[in-house]
Amino acid sequence: MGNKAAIPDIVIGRLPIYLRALNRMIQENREYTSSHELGERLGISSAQIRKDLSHFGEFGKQGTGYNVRYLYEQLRQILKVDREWLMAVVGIGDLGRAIAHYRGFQARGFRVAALFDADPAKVGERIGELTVLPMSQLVEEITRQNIRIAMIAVPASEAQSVADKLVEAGVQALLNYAPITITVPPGVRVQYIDPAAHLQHMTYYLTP
Amino acid sequence: MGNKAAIPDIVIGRLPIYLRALNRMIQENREYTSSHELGERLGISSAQIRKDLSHFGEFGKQGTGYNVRYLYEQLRQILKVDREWLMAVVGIGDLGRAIAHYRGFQARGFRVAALFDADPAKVGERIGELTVLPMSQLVEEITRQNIRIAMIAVPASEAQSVADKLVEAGVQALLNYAPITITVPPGVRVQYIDPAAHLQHMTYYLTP
DNA sequence: GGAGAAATGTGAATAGTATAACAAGCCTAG
DNA sequence: CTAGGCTTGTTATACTATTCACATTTCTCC
Repeated sequence: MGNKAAIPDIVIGRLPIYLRALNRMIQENREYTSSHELGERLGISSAQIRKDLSHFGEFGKQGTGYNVRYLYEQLRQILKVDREWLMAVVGIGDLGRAIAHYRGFQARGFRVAALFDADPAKVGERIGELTVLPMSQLVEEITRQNIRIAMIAVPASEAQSVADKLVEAGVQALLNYAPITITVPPGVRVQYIDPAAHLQHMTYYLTP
Repeated sequence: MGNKAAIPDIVIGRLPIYLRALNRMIQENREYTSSHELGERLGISSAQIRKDLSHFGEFGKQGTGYNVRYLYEQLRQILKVDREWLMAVVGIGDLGRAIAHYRGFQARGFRVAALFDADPAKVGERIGELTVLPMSQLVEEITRQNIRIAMIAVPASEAQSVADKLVEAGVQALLNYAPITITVPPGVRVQYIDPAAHLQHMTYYLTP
């Protein structure tokens, strides 16, 4: 219980899904829920939900289930999103712009705090509260704001060198939208978003 | 070998990653590669790559490795992306627009062929070659073009009803960008893209 | 106040995945 | 032609994850 090193990464990966569902239940003014109901909504077995949660403590009550608000707050603490993380976005194309405009980060613990692009034509452009900065200011600005998370939205050919620069600046978590696997030093985490890969995963199952 | 029902879904999920890497190697004019080299690039053990591929046949040669172009074509066939799939996008906000503009789908087997939005102010807008259509035309247009894949880029509150409508129209694969788990009938596949969930997965490991 | 229904947390059992290790095949170099 | 070095496909092993099943607790209702 609470021994962090022992908790499987796959379990951590499900917590945000639980958080999402709990957030929804709060909006619906549901006060209590059960592992069964949660599982039903998420397509996950109730046993798995109970076991996942049991890694972190005892959050429920027999016969009653889980207090939605309480479990929500506990999971926010566990995932460390009971605070606001600043993020940088590198690459201000259509995708980078969509990310910069996205209103959904705030409620989930994140805020876009810096924008970078290599194209001089984009540097200086204002997006919301922010101004697009040149790559030459990346290390300085990320250090200044103590930004530890970055999103990479540049072409695949640029992704590795951008990642290197971000790591040099002290970024410890990368969300990579470029369709390429990047290499980072130990201690830096990477997650990938590749829509085409998801689509290809599904076409396998489609009948021709 | 080739007994489709027996191949684990997790293996299918890795094939697009292999495809991505092979595509890159083709661009680099590499003629041969090995499971070791591929694994190195992808952070996957060579044994796993060999085992994954062995589900589908024997694509390599001992002592030599894999012919990059050949393996690439084989995987494209297996994933059924050796053709072009038409896709619909529902929800033409910043994200939907970015998806509609994205140039990367074409090379990986997909083309955006229809755009829909519930907002009358957006209906009629032209994006590239396409015109945004009203939701009332969704079923008709998807049927007409025989579209079988859709991307959902609407707010979470609308995602389930949009999914229902898409399924009614005959769509069999959904890529859901809304941060909510949706329910679909058996035979319909769903994949999720939730950047905030990925970020929350990583913040767990960041030191406060 | 007690019976019955509902739900948790968890150890045991099952199922699924990944790694290790090696025989067999292929290529190169001399 | 042969020795030596690589690399595959695969079997055996180890590891990880999920589900089952139940003792225990809580709540509701009469």
